[in-house]
Amino acid sequence: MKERVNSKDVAKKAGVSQATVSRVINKYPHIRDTTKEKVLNAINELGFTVDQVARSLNTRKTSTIGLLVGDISNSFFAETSKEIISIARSLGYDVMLSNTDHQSDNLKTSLATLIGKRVDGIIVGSVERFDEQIQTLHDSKFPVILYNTRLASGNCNAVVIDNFKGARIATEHLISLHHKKIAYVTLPLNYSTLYERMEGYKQALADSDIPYDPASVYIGEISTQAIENFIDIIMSSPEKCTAVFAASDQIAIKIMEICKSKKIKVPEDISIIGFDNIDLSRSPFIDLTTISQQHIKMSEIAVHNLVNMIENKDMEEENQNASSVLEPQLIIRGSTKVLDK
Amino acid sequence: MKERVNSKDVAKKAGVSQATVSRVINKYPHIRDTTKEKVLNAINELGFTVDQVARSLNTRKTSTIGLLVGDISNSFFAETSKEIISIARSLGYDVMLSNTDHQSDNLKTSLATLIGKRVDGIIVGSVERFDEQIQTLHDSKFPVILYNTRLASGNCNAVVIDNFKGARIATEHLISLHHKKIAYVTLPLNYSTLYERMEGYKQALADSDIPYDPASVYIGEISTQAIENFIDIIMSSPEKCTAVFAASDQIAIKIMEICKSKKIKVPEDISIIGFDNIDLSRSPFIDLTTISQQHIKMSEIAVHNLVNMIENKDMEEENQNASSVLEPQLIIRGSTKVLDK
DNA sequence: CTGAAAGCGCTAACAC
DNA sequence: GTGTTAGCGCTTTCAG
Repeated sequence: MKERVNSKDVAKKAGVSQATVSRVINKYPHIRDTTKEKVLNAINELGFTVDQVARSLNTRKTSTIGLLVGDISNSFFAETSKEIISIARSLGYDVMLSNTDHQSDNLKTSLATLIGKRVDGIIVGSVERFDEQIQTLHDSKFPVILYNTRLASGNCNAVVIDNFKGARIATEHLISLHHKKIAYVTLPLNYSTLYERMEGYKQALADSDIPYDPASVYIGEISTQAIENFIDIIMSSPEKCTAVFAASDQIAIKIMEICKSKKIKVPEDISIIGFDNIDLSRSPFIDLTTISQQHIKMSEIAVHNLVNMIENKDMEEENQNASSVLEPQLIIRGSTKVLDK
Repeated sequence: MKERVNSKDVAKKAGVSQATVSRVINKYPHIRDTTKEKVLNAINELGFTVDQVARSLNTRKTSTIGLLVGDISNSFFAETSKEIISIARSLGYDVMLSNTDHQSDNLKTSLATLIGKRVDGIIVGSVERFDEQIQTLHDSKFPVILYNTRLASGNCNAVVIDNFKGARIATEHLISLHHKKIAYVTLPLNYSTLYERMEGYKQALADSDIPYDPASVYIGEISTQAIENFIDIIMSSPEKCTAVFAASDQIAIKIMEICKSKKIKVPEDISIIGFDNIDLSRSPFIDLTTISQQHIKMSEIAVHNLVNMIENKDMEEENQNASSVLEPQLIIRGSTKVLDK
């Protein structure tokens, strides 16, 4: 069985040295046209393709970046990954994708295998606020960039929106519609994103002199059962909630589903606002008021900055600061309305 | 600046040869415990990790597989990719993901870079029926497996459901509910999947002596405008359609959205059935009757079969037949109902 | 049980 | 312009 053809075979066939073949492949400027042609012909006839593994070994470059997301089946990550892959490709990089299932252990092993495979850089879409592995990686000058979340220390490049502000805007939107009892539903605050949104919610309440009521806040895993219970409570308390702010569109939609099953009308009985502006929230069946993360732009910047870091690795320290903070945007749709008394 | 530490450094530090370090790393059985320990210590102290690129160069194995999908932001691919990545990882493989945007050109270049990077095998989620590139690849004995679609020639391993049967079941379901004018909406039939579904639809009609009416069939790109027009036509013709079979859940949902905007009630005014059973179709806001592709199982089988092909490459030809056909399943939800006359 | 040496397929000085 | 020669960091005979 014939094995793969390599540049040596090409060289022999073309009657030149292996180095010349290499030069042709890499489009070196000064090669006589006739020899270049000989080589190109040999390449075609033999069906030669460069072995990137071998090339990577001495160029110390794989032209591959690692992408770590919490859950690729979550629309937010699916949409951003698509963009990241597409931009990376346009810049000459392939993407190795890992799904961490939001488990710190998986992050660790994924990171290890990506580093082992010598990816040129890594983009991370979900890290817990106090994660040390990413911090260490960044400290070792390895090109990493976070998007969506960031580290509490702030010591790692990240592309995020101003989550604090976004949550404030969301809450203020409800307040401007005369809502006063506003519930908040969030996953645990391990991610900076969620932590900051929580703070923004509190701040907005404080700014309007609305007392913060722990009973109106759910922090935990988002199971149907748990949310049903929570909704029951906030809707039956003496001073019942008239609006809910959900820390993500996914959560908001879950809440809408539960409201539907309980015959609670949105927005008539309760206003709901989400966060992320995933594609689905625009659907007429959902029509969710939300805060846009500008997630497409976010992915775009993340890749560009990462590639920049990779390709200018030797540049000065300060240039390595590739963080950006995008502005959140309120997207008003049909799930929120003025509270009529 | 200190460069990366390699196995030579470890060898020196441990006072052994590089070969021994390699043996330890690869868990060779016969090594004296004391030397093994020395090596392990050196590895830890130096923070050594294997350079997989160098390893791949002489083992001819990258432990990486390529995954090509049409559109990762499409739930079907997002959900299957998640499963594929997870199973691949459990079998020791990383995944390089490419998004083809359903463009044959992108498939071509993606294929080329994946091959160049020496992935051990490739999983393809969307190929056109008559694609030659995949055929060529398969003929060259490179491990490839298709899922979701297959080649018209049938000469490449594929894991699919019986799409013909699925479409027949879907159509028969509507017929069993006394619908007679049943529209069909599909993307162009370049994919085997869509081609076969179309055939199944026709067959079901024929089996019930319902004439096939081209005017009730839309084949083309799914734009809001186009579908709106189509709906207008089928709902206003003298003998108007009372049911629609959509070639995918995504299309079905699009139709539902348009119906909503036109105040056409589902399922009262029109029954709608989809195909795929993506997560969203289960949502109470959608509640779509559909055909399950068993896409999770499909992904699982695809990875297992591919890995099998990779790891038993030298086995007999016949064993390379790793195709499977899964059974479609009708999932009845709220978007279809008996036609009341 | 362990070491020496060759080599995977390519690129990168350094000659000429 | 082009060939020669070393490696990149690892694994793998082949000795001993």
